[in-house]
Amino acid sequence: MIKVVVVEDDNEIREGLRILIDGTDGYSCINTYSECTSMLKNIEKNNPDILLMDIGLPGMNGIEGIKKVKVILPEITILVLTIYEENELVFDALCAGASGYLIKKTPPSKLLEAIKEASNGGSPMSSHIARKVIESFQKKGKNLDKKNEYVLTKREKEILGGLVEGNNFKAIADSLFISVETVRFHFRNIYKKLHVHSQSEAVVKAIKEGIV
Amino acid sequence: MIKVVVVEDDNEIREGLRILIDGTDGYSCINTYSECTSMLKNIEKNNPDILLMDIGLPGMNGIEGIKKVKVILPEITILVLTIYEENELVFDALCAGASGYLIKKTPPSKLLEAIKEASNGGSPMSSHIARKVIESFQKKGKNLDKKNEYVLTKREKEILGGLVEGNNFKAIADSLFISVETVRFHFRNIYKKLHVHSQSEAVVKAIKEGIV
DNA sequence: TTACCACTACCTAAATATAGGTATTTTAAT
DNA sequence: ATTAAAATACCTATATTTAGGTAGTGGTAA
Repeated sequence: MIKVVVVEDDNEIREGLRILIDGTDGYSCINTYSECTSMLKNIEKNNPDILLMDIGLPGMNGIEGIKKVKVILPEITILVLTIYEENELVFDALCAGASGYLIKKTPPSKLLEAIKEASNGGSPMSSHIARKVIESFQKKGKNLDKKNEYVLTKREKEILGGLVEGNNFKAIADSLFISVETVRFHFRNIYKKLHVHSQSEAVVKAIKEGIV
Repeated sequence: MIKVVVVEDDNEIREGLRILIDGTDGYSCINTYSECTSMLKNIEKNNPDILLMDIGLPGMNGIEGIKKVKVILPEITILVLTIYEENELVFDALCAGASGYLIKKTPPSKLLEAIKEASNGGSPMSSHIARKVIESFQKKGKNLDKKNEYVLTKREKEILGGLVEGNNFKAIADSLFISVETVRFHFRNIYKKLHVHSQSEAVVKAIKEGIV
């Protein structure tokens, strides 16, 4: 028995899904919600195998909802419900923790099949989304998607890079053939721009935000 | 017209593919090879849209072949040919630069469809492989595979974790309800174990080696 | 029970980083 | 050609980190 919870704001679609799921052997629709907040309150109690989740929700959007559900139930399998498959949001949803997605206009039999696939450890998705995921995956660690809001100058990036490589101020100065005082000056500006106050914080930010 | 090149050591399968592709309107099989080396010599001249590539090849294996082809023609779309879809190698192939894969026993019509999908920017693959790709993608940067050779104690990991979160010694001490002196003592031991001599180095190592 | 390890803590001393002000030169853009 | 931004550099002062020695306590394994 695959236990499902649905979050979908359109009453017709939501009820349709509930009837489809509950009316099929081997599937059970534990509960349905029209928005995220009440779902988040009950999700632990409901404890479904699969969470079907619309992206375009009023109030908290689906992406945020996915992240929060994952905090409560890290092992849950989330499938995104979407109208158009070529949606950038679908990709964001996968980043946020979804395992696949369903097109709303999918015929019921295929829909149930996709839920079963997901519950067996699969990730139903179109080949176009799969390609985007793969590309992002192949570039992993390069953070090409995240725009650098930190506008460090070329020199500042070099200097920060030196720190990430394990050098102290003197070593950075020597490697760039400048005075330690200059390095210190640059770090003052780097710290201001990154809103940090120590080497450690700067290094963490540099690595996690992909600045270097 | 979709131009295809095939690399497959089994004569029967290779010829079958050639006949199928050449015998279908809109598809053209530029050339076929039974191993990688000769394909690599000619791939630039052949310049296909799609490269169908077996993984289990004699001599240079498919993964290596994919990497080398990508160096020569970075924009080429590579589809992996495999017998069993639940193969770890398929996943490696995707990492190496393949965009999708085909099961050898797939019926001809589906096979041609998959090639067209790939040539249109899609990534044909089973939902099980898609899941693995997604999971790896979601974990990017976490280096869960790399085993910790650094034998920090539980407390030392906590303390190092505090540093990675941007705290200084005093803040770490306060959050763990211990003296700053104790924190300093732990850091001395942590630095010794990690063979580093500063916060920055420790943070870099902690993040890159996945210690925290 | 002895020996070892992890964790706690204090001491001293030296090295390094943080924070501020200021000024000159170089580079890039209007 | 003028301006603005970036890079260079020195100053003072304070805060923090690094490095060493030493020692008591609690738990655990030989």
